[in-house]
Amino acid sequence: MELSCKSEYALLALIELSLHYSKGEPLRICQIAAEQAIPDRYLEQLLATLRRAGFVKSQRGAKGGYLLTREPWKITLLDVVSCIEGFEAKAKEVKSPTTAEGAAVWEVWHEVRQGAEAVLEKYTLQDLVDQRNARQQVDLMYYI
Amino acid sequence: MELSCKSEYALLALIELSLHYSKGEPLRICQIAAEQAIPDRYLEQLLATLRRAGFVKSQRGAKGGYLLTREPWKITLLDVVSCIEGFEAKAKEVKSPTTAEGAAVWEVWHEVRQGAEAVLEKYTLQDLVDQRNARQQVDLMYYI
DNA sequence: ATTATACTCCGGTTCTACAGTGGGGATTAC
DNA sequence: GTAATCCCCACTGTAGAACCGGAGTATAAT
Repeated sequence: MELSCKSEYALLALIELSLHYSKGEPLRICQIAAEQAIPDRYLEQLLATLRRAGFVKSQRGAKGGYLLTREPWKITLLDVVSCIEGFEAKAKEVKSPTTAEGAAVWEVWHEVRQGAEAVLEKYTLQDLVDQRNARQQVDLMYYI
Repeated sequence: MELSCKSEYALLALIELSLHYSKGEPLRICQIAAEQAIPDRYLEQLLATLRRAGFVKSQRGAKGGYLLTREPWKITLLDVVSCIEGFEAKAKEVKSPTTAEGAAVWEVWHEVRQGAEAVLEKYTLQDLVDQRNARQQVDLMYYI
């Protein structure tokens, strides 16, 4: 379970799309990239992955861009992260330990992974949006 | 928090040392490497790191090898992993999020990390040794 | 139909870290 | 002294992350 910059970019983009979800209008890559300070050509690759996985759909041509295919509260962070970090995560898990010591270590590794997945599964995109709004509320209070 | 092959090798080596801890005799790199199927020249580097961090001490010359400096139940897996995965983990954490969305993601990342650390802190080398022994017991029962 | 927009696919580059290898030197037991 | 063993430095190979560019193509606005 990697928590790389890649996953973070993907999540930020999806949060941005969640914020515009109710409008129903597509959001351009360059808009998302500018808002979240992500290199746009890199974000393009990530959105392509997310599109192939069915999280977003694209609308080509003028006034085009990306849209969420599901409601923000129906996409968990685990969905996104495991999509971005690749399906070969399974292959890594299959490597069977050769020694009794290896098996003991493997069990702990597995527990750590399960814990991480449990946390990521607990939150949806909507939760992050709400958290963001709450944070901005706090910032506003400080401003006053 | 990486759970790479590197950390696994280091843990396996320390478990091996824990098994011989009561004997008080040093264990050679090549013995550990052979037992756990680890490339010996690579293990040497990891043990050097563990030595500099104070988990093991070395005895040079003929009949030399490595010894644990503390009792196996006084070393948690978190101690080992955070030593091996490097101190620059802190540097990665310091990267402050620039947007409200980034802060929301960062909080989740932090929670995942805390969860992983909690699991790793829960177990000591002795726990893994006990787990190994229990597993071998089961294997023995199947054998009979 | 034209045109601008913007996605799609192809490739390449740079950088970093991991994983593993090798040589020469230092230290200690015997 | 000799053999055994650790110590240090440097090196290669591979993989992945992050990023950049360009040519092509689909779509919608006009």
